[in-house]
Amino acid sequence: MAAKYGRIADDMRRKIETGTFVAGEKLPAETELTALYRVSLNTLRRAMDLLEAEGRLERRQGIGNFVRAPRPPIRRSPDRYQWEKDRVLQPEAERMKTGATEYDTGLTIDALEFPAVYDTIEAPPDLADVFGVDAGSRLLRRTYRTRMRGADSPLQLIRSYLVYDVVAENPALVDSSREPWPGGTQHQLYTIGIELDRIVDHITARPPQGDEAEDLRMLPGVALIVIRKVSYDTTDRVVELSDVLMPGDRTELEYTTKLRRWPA
Amino acid sequence: MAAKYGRIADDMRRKIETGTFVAGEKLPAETELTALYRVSLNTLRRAMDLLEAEGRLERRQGIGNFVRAPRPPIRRSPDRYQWEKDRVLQPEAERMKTGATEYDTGLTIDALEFPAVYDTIEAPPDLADVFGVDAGSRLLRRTYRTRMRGADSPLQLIRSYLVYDVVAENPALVDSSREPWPGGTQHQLYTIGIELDRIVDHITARPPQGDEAEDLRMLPGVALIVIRKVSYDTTDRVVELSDVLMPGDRTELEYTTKLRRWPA
DNA sequence: GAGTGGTCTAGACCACTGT
DNA sequence: CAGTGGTCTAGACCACTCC
Repeated sequence: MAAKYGRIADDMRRKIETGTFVAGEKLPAETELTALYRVSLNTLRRAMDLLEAEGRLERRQGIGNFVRAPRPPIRRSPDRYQWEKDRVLQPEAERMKTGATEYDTGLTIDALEFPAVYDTIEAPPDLADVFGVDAGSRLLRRTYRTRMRGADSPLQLIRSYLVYDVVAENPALVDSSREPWPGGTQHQLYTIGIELDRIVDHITARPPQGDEAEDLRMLPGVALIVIRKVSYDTTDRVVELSDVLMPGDRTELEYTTKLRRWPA
Repeated sequence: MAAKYGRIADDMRRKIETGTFVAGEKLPAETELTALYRVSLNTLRRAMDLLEAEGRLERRQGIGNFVRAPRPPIRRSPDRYQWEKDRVLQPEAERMKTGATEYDTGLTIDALEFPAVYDTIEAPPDLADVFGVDAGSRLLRRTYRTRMRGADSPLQLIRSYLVYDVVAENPALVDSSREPWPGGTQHQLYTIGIELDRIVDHITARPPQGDEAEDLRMLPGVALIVIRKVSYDTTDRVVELSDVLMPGDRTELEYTTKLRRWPA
């Protein structure tokens, strides 16, 4: 890395690691740093771009640049899917107690907001293909932003899709005022006679688009982890599809594969 | 996005999608584009930074900027783990036939290179913790770069760690000239009496560091998907840990969770 | 050598925040 | 208002590729 901005980033990275710049503290102003490193503002800011993308730096316009305290990652594992399914058959009082996000975070239901937005869209080709319906068919789209109440660290943005004509059989399912629904999506499907057989997670990573960075309060340059979660019922039909978006620097997914024993 | 560079990126994105700029083709030179958009070079290049991070643009110094043809993602699923385990007990002739990378790609063994590098390191705290050994203990580190021969599209960079004193029981296991080993790591462990019970994948996304972007021929700004794969043997001991690094814009991971049926 | 992208500078002005 | 980060410009020079 012969470029100046790379060397400055290396130096600042070292200063953060050795404690010269303390986590949570404000860095010297950019004009001071240009004097320290004897570079132009432009070059200095390119160095900060790198640190920001690495999640080590947080920039706040009008205030200053801050060393970012490492945040413990939110863990997510597919164990939740079985847990959600088991919960469906429990009495409502039990189902009320906790939602799936608490399962990840250990937080209680009171600590979370669930601002759910329902609307309908015409199925774009990729979704129509997965659901096995014609492109343009009506889909119910539900958008959830789940975050810790009070904290400024949102967890995830979820876009859930259902085939409208299938779920409208129970009018309560297309009514967003019924959120949060005790027992979640699997219980909602249960009310129209659907039992899930398996869930397939397709995981990719990409830069945030449009408002996503804003919605998730992500720093620019941080990657988004996207889980496209496809739920199949016991007749092998795709009944729900969710895109779960999470900031890559605060999320760890965990999947366990149990292996069969060799014959003795 | 009131900023000029954002509007320019929007415009160029549209031109790529509508075919004004054709995939694989060279864009007008940057100096021409500055004239077209009436902005400074600096601003234009910030717009191109965005497109590059989105994987839509490829920059080649001294040649030009190119619209990047979308590449089909490489799929990876944990089905391979059971497949690898089943293969261990097969005769060598059978094990020779294919490796795990072909399992992902459908390519034959002839189409792949496996330049393996072996060395030993002192266990850093995080690895020592996972293996349950003292920090500073000797680990065997094996580095693999697997890529399609001839093509310039590498697939993944793998760093595999084993406890040196455990695997040195079979001297062949610490000798890189024995690569590629028919039957892979699970067969290597089999030679010292180890059978795997389960494998846990920890998935995160982060920007590439150091030489990683270069090694994987990644465009700057593209996120790296990292799988930390931890293998447990039948006595619940961690016997191997691999970090598998893949370019986020060319990789899709797939995990299926089978759910138990409700009682009838 | 001509043409391309990569880096860097000095200076200007704007937008946001807190006093 | 002063201080901070965010954007933009015009111009210079360097590094790489191809002829």
